Amino acid sequence: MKKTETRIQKKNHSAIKAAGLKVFAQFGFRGSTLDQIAAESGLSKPNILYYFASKEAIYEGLLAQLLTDWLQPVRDIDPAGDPVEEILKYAKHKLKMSRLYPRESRLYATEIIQGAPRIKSVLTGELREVVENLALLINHWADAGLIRAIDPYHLIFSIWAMTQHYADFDVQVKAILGERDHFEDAEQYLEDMLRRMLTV
Amino acid sequence: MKKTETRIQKKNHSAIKAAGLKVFAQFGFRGSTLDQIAAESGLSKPNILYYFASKEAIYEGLLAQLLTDWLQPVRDIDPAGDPVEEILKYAKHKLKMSRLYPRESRLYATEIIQGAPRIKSVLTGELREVVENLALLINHWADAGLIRAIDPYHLIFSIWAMTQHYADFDVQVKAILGERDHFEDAEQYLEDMLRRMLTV
DNA sequence: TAATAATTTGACCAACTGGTCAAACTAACG
DNA sequence: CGTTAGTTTGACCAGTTGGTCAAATTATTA
Repeated sequence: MKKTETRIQKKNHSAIKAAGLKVFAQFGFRGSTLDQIAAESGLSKPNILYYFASKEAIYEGLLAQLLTDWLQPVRDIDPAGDPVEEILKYAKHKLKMSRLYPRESRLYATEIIQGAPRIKSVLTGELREVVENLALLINHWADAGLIRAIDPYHLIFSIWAMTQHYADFDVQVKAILGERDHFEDAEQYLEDMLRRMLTV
Repeated sequence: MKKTETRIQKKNHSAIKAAGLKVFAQFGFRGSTLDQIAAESGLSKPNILYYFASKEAIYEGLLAQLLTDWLQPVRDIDPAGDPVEEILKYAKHKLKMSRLYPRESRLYATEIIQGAPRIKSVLTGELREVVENLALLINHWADAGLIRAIDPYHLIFSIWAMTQHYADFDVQVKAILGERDHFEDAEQYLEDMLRRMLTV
C-alpha cells in the first residue's frame, strides 16, 4: 500500500480527523459543516478537501476506525479466563473508553440514533457476529455453573448502555453530580451490579 | 390565556409538532430543515412559519413538552409506598415510554449529546432538584433498612441508561436481536437487575 | 350573503452549503 | 541552486438554508 505519507500529510490528516471528530460528535453528519471543521483544524476548506475527498469521507473514516476499536475488546474476552472477571474487565474497559474518548462515543451515538445509515451492514454483520459469539460464551459459562443463568444479550446491552451513558449524557450527569470526576463511583457501581447479576 | 385555538390551528399545530419530532429526533436541530418538516407535515414552508415563529420555536416547544412529561413520573414516586415496587414502577414506566415514544427519547438524546445548549438551565434546575429529592428518598429508604444501601445517583443513571438505550439504540438492538419486539425480555432483565440491586 | 378574519402560497432574498480550480506558494531532493 | 513534487489558497459556483411578504384563498360570523 501507500506507506509514503509525508510529515505534513500525517500532521494534517490527523488534524482534520481530530477536528472532524469534535464537530461530528456534537452535531452529527448533517448538522456539521466543512467550515466548522476547517475552523477547528486551522486549515482552509479547500485544503481539507485536498486531504479528504469529501465531508463524507472524513466522517466514514472516523466511523470505520471507531468500529474496529470497539469490536476488538469484545473479541479479546478470554473463554478460558474467569467468567466474572472477564466480563468485568470488558465493562471496565468500556467505561474507561467513555472517560478517555467521550467524543468517539457521542459520534457513534449520533450515527446510531439517526438510524445508522452508513454502518447498518456492520451492525448486522461484524457486530452481530461478535455479540452472538459472546452470548454463546456467556451461555456456556452459565451452563457450566460458573455464572448465574442470565439473558446474555440484555446483559451486554446493559453494559453498553451504562458505560456509554457517562460519555453521551455527560452534560446531564454533570448537571446533577457537579463537575468533579464521577467515573470512579460509576465503576464501583458497575462492578457491584455485574457481580450481583453474575453470581448466584 | 389564549384558549381560542381554531380547529385548523389545533390540527396544524399538532401536525407540525409531530413532523418536527420525527425530523429533529433523527437529525438533531442543526441537521434538520424546515423543508423536511414541511414535507413531513404536508404543509408548505411559509405555512409552517405562520404557526411557529421559527424553526427554533418548534424545537423548543417539543423539548419543553418532553421535559415536563419526563419529570412528572419521578415526582410521582410515593415515599410511603414499598421502595422496591416504587422504583420498579418508575423503571417500567420509563421503559414503556421508550417503547411507545422512541422519537421523544431520541430527540432528548440528540439535545443532550450536543451539550444541551437550550435546556442546560433545566438540567441544573428542575431536573437536578427532582433527582436530588429522589436520591434523598432512596437514602432514607436505605437507612430504614427497606432496601440495600446503594449509590442513589448511579442507580438512577443506570435506570435511565438502560431504558433509553432501547429507544435510542433501537437500530443496533434490532440488528443484534432481530426485528421482533424485545421489550418484554428487556423488562424482565431490568426487573431482575433492580431487585438484585435493591434487596440485600 | 356580505364582510371580516384566518389561512395558504408563490416568488423572493441574503446567507450558507459542499465542492471546484487555476494559480501561487513551499518543501524536498539531486 | 534549480527543478519537481507536494501544499495552500482566493475566487468562484450551483444548490440549499431559514425566513419574508404581498396577494390569493378559504373559513367564520354578523
